[in-house]
Amino acid sequence: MVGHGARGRSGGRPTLEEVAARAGVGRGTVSRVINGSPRVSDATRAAVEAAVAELGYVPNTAARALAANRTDAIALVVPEPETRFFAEPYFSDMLKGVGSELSDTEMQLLLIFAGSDRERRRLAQYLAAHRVDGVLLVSVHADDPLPDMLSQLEIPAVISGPRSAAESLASVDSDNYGGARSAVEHLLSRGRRRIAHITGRLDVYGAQRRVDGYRAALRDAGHAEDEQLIEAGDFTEEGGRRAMAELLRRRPDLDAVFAGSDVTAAGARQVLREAGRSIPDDVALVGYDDSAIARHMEPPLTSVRQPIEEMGRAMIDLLLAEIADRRPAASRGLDRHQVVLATELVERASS
Amino acid sequence: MVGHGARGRSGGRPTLEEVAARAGVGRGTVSRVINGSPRVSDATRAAVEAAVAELGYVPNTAARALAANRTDAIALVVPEPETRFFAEPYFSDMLKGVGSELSDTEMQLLLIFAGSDRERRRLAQYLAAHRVDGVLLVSVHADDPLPDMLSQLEIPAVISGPRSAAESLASVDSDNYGGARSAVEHLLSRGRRRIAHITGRLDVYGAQRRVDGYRAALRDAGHAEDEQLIEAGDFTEEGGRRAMAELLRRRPDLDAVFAGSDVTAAGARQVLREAGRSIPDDVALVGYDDSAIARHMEPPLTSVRQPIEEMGRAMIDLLLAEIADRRPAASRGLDRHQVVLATELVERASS
DNA sequence: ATCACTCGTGGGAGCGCTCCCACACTACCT
DNA sequence: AGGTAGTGTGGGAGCGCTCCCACGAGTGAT
Repeated sequence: MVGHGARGRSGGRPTLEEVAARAGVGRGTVSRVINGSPRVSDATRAAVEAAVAELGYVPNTAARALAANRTDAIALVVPEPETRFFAEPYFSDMLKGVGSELSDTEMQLLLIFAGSDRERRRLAQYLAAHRVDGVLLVSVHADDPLPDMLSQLEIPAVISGPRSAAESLASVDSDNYGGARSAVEHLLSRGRRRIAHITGRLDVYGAQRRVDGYRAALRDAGHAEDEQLIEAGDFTEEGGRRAMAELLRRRPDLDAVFAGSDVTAAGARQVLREAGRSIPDDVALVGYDDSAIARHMEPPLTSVRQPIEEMGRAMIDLLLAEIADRRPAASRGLDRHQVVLATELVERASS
Repeated sequence: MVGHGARGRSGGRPTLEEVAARAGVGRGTVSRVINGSPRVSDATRAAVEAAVAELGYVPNTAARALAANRTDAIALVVPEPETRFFAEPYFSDMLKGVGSELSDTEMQLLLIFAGSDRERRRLAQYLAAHRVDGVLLVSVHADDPLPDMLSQLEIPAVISGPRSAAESLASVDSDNYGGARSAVEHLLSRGRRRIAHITGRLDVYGAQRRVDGYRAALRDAGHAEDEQLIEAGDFTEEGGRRAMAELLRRRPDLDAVFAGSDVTAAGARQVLREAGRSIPDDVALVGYDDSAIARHMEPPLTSVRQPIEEMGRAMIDLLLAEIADRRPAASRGLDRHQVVLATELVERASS
């Protein structure tokens, strides 16, 4: 032990080697016990565990990462500024699911915001340095370069909300098509006949699927297609107001509106009120997301709930599987997994 | 290069050694350039930088952590369940300050929730493994064992809101004493004479300091101490209601209330209303925190603003200094830093 | 009794870096 | 001229772990 003055052996953290000496076994054996290998006799295992407890041994993560070429950490990347993250319950629910699914694992979760350009550059560095074993991507826009960067770096990744039907990354999504269908079928069952739809941003795949579901439900019920009842929105309140006004102008006789999001529905509600239409008597209103705003609206808004927490859990499952698969020379197939979870219609007074 | 089959030299990420070969220099020299040491000639530095760029070299964090015995990461530990974290703007503001101050650093920020017992045990493991160079502690209760654990592990830490006047950890706080003073002085200047105080939880040091400030302001204005005007609350709305009712019973002639928090003020307001007192005509009301609730109250609530974002920045400054100090055998003194930031009274219609 | 396994175990080599010592080489003094 | 500081540089040793090869001891078939 020459040089490296202050870093001496004395009071520092115990190493594998020291545990091995204490237990009277070899380094390899201790490593096997620590990592839960079955190839250790019960007696030896007990001796090692005792030594670990006595010495208060805790593995050195850096050394392990270096030797094993893995980090035991995954990142949840949010390509939004912090503010939006905190504002939307979506993220906190997602985080809850992710956290709970991860809690029986040794994996560490990192939360990374990449809203600004600067943050994105940092993130790129971070990923290039392979500081995480895998990445969870939420709320990604269609033209985001992030997913491709991840593919290129061969970092396992799971995306919530595929960018298209041909999403190349593993993905978890809720059943936008089915959710929209159920909303429209609900309105039909309530006797509504002229059901309008304010869409979400149509460059978001999920929003397109909702339009598809809306159309299918009407078609299957024997209604003729009526393009006049569809107006593009963008998930915002302002967009909802604009679209609602336009719909009322075109089809003043409409008796129901299925909005692409709760926020959109809030905008629509405002315009309906100003136009003197009562909800739900004159016009029934259904939203999407079942966010807090739906519960607090006046009247409370019927909405399609997505199982966000469960989606978070599913994302972790997929990601851990991908990481495990990749460890031994991966089977580079395009058989990536796409998980779709069912939605649930939450009926309230607005319909 | 025997064994370690698949891990061969071929297409993997470039190493320091390879950069050195490319640049025609030694390993040590590349390391010096990477770490910004001044002891490198300009010509050599340029050559190394070129090689780094050509090869797309990114340092291996694990190797660096192992060799240098540091992680370049710090943790923001929130001893609360996620839900509260997301509910209170306090945390998101804090996070913003922390993030901005950290962004010119190589340091990585980890967000760790330790609300449940299980999470706390994980955290203990995590800290014992020294997976971070330092810890930021927010919203710690007086009897929390976490701070002491950190001291024992000799992990640099900064706490927001000291646990007592004798806080042993470095800490950042807002000027609770001064904030309370300014609130009371404001009420005095508005001609109020019988100013009551609903305290916060008195096992929180900051709440005690607010009481001290309240007392001092009255004393300095020549008012006699009147214990009947002080009632203990607990930062909650319900506590505010209870305390307000009690105060009204004891001193129906009071003409102002300084509440320990905005939420407490909201509770007090309710009781005042029910008692037929108008705000601010009969009773002026001042809160603390300047949270969203203050802006949205009817009437808008005058409140003491704490510079939370700035506090986050200050915490990082302190922590980075502690980490830097500790690298070379630390000067184990009790000269820890305590930073106190000024508050600001935000005047609104309630006073 | 011999061979062929299997099982549990010890320990060498190596992961990619930082730290530091040693070694030129160049100035600048006496 | 010889000494004395610097300055820039190369590379050995070591961080604590995992991976894997080798080896002894036990077990059962031949």
